[in-house]
Amino acid sequence: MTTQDMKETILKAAEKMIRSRGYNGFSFREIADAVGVKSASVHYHFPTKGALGAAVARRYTDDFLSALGPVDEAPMDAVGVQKRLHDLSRRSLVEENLMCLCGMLGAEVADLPGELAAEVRVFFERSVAWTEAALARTEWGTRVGQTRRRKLALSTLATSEGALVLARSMGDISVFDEIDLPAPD
Amino acid sequence: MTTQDMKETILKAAEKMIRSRGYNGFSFREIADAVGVKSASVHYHFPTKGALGAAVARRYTDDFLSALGPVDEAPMDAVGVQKRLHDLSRRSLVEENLMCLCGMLGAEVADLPGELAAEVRVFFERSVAWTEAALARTEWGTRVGQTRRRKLALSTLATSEGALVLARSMGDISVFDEIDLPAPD
DNA sequence: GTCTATAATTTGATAGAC
DNA sequence: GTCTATCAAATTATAGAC
Repeated sequence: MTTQDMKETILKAAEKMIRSRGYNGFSFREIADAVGVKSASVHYHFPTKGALGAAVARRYTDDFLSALGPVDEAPMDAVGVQKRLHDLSRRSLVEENLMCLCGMLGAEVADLPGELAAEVRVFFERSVAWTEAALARTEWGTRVGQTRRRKLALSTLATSEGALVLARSMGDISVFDEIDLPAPD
Repeated sequence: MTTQDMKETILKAAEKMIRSRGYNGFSFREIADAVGVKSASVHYHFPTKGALGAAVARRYTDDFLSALGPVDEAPMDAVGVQKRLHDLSRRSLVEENLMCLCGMLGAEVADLPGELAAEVRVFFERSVAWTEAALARTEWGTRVGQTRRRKLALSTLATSEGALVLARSMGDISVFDEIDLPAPD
C-alpha cells in the first residue's frame, strides 16, 4: 500500500468514527486497530489529532460538494434543490446510520481545536453557497431576493442536520422521513 | 450546603459542560473544580458518569417541559406554538451560547451509556408529545389530522436543533434568526 | 459528606531501532 | 514507513481516614 493509500485509509476510518461517536469519542489507537497498524504509524501520517480531524473535514467537505454536483447541473426547481441536499443526509443515515460529519462536529464546536473548527465553518459556508447558487437558477429563485434564497438555504440545511439528530436519538430512522423541508413559499 | 443543594450544584455544572462540550468533553475533575470539591465527592453523589449524565438529562427534560408550560396555556395559533418551542433554543443560544442538551447528546447518542441514551429519547418523545398536543388545540390543528400535527412537531424541533448547530458552527448567532420554521401550511 | 491516596486504564504524542 | 517502547497526563472509579 502506498503512502497516499494509507493516508486515505486512515481518513476513511477516522471519518466513520467521528460521524458515529464524535471528535472526543475516538482515539489514535482505535484508528490504528481499524486499519491494522500501530498508533505511532498514524502519527507519522497525521502529527496531531487536530490535524487529522481537519484533514477529515476538508476531505468530507470536498466529497460532499462533489456529490451535490456542479451548480449548473442542479435541479431547476427549488424543491428539487432542497431534495438533492436532503437526500445526501438521508442516504448516510439509512445506509450506515451515520451523522453528517459537520453536524456532529458542529455540536462539539466549542471544544474543537481551532484548525478543525475552522474547517467545520467552511463546510457550512460552502454548502450554503452551493444551495443559494442552485436556488438562484430556479423560477422561485428569480422571483425572490438573495436574502430569501439564503434563508431557504440555511433553513433547509438546519432541517437536515436536525432530522439526523432526531432520527438517531429516537432510535427510528423513519422519523427522518416524517420531517418536512421548509416550503419555498 | 445540604446534600440536595450539592447535588443540584453538580447537576447545574455538568449540564453547562455537556451543553458546550458534549458528554465525552467533560470529566469528574472539571465538575469538581467548578463546584469547589474533589472528584471523589462527585462520585459520592453520582456513582458513575452515566448516572450523572442520566440525572442531568432527566432534570433538563423536566425543566424544558416546565418552561413550555401546561399545554392548555400554550398559544392557540400554530405559529405561536412553534415559536414558544423555538424561543427556548434561541434564549440559551443568545444568553449563554449553549446547545440544547439533547441536541448535543443526540449527535453523540451512538457513544452514550444506555441509561443516558434512553433519557435523550425521552426528551424528544415528550417534546414532540407536548407540541402535538398544543397544535391540536389550534385552528390549524383541527383542520388537519394527527399525522400532519406530528410532522409539524418533528419538523419544528429538527429545525431548532439544526439552527443551533449552524449558528454556533458559523460563529454567528444571528444565523439562528435567519432560519425559518416550517410553515403550518 | 468530603477528603487523601491510589488503582487501573486510556489518552496524545515522541524517540529511536529497523 | 512501521515498529517497539515509553512518557506524562488524564480518565473513571474505589478504599478508607476523618
